[in-house]
Amino acid sequence: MGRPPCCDKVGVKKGPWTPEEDIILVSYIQEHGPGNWRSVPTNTGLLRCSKSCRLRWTNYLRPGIKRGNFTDHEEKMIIHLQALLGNRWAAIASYLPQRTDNDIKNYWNTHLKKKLKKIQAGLDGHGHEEFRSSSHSISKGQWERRLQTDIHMAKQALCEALSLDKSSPSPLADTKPSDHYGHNIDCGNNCARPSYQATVSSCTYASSTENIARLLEGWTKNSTKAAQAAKSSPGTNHPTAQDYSITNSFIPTSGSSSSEGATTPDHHQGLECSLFSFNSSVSDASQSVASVALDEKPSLTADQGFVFQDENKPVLDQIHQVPLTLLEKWLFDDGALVAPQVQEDQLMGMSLDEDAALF
DNA sequence: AACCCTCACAACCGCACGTTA
DNA sequence: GTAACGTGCGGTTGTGAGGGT
Repeated sequence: MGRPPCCDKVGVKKGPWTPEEDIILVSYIQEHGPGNWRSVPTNTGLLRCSKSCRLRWTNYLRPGIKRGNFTDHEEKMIIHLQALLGNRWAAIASYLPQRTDNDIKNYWNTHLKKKLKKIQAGLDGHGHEEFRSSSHSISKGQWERRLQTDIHMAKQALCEALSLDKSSPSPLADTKPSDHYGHNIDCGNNCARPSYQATVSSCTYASSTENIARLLEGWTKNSTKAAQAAKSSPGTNHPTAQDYSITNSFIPTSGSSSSEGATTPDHHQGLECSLFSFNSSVSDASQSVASVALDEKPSLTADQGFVFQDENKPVLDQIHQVPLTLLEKWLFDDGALVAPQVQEDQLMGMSLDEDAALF
């Protein structure tokens, strides 16, 4: 049979994405939703292959992605989960809201591997067998089953919690972690809900805007340098500040009503604002973008119909928008927990009890 | 200041596999 | 059953930043 390549190798741009490309991509996805990646390059004019677009979206532009340093708790979780699940980064990522599998993989390869090696070297012959996955007293399969049970229990708890508020369609049950396309998938037992993708819009992409704002922020930090460098070497990857005098139609203004956004699919068309006008002050502009996105967030609640559409890890990411759910506690609380304590104890205690003390 | 080296990270590639029409 | 499309993953590469000489 043989699958054709996802794109022609000719005329396809490679390398780092520019903020401009990001904006185009996000703008397109905001309008059409994620999926049908093959048509994305054609429809957007992006000189990127479909896979690259998908990757860019899933790993960096998708709403709810957290970047930057991993917390100790995240680190522990990754170490535990890696020991339990092996290099199944997507599975591991589903336990770490806001982190992508690629991010986790990179972090593992660059940081944790070395860290564990050091630790292992230090502990060599001292009985810390838990760092050697092959030496687990219980097979990985057993742990996986146990994990699955835990997940199932957590999902049930989540569904129960959500079912208490049926009047406000929650995004949490829209999808399961492995679903990237907003398909309805039950989160355990009978808690499938209609997809609210059509109603997502401003809020969803406000988060994307955050991502882009962060990107821009990072970029603008170097923009002075870059601009200077551009003078000497025009072939730079980064566009000049003038290139970003872009009027955006997908980013809501800070004053826009989130509930309105959630109920009016096309509301974004009325939310035009020039957020990337770098003409006067590049960094100021990007900061204002960030502040718009960030300022808006607290006003978004599940009760208002806010839908944090994350087609990749919706359950966990979207949970993050609901204050203190069981699962959220389970996943994030380093301290004392109530019922979900058991879950975390089981997870964190799975044959790796002692390593936590090492970090 | 210039050069070299290392490191971290973003991005890409290729393959296997799952899903869907 | 098959083709098209998408996901997941391991491995790799390219590049910029930072540190040392």
